[in-house]
Amino acid sequence: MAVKKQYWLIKSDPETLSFDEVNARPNSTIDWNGVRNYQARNFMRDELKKGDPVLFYHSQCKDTGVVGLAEVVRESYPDHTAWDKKHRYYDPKTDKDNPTWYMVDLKWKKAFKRTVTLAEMKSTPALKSMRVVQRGQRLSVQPVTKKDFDQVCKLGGENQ
DNA sequence: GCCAACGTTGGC
DNA sequence: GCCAACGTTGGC
Repeated sequence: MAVKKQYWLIKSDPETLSFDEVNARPNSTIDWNGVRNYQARNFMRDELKKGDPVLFYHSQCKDTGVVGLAEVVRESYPDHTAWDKKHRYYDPKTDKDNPTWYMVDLKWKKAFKRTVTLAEMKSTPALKSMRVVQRGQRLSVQPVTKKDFDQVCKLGGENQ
């Protein structure tokens, strides 16, 4: 049982999947598809485990930052959107018998009382080693330490 | 909309 | 296998 939990941060572009959208459906499942980066793929395929807590981060909008909490509910399986010609994440190079891309399902848990913005995380000394505050960090799935995870929850008004 | 950082591609 | 060119991400 006592498998150590790994904590994660995932980024979402609100144009693709917005926080408002998932927050309107409490306990809904989110298909976390469309990741087309090998490093992020490796994390998803190999390391995101059922029950792992996830920080939900909004990128490319006015208030970038962590908006709430989710949890992994289904471990990796092939990302079917890669084979859908009409899909924006269609990848002609991937083979059905040997999938390149994987996805997981998440369950939306709850919104923070307040968004923990990127600027705020950057100005919090305790979070200075977090990946997301580092320059040029573009991975859409990143591991987070428990300490950082708890700190972000605290800033967001959600003591775990 | 700009631009820096980074990942991927492809010529050699 | 190197590296320049190109494309994409994402903060500002």
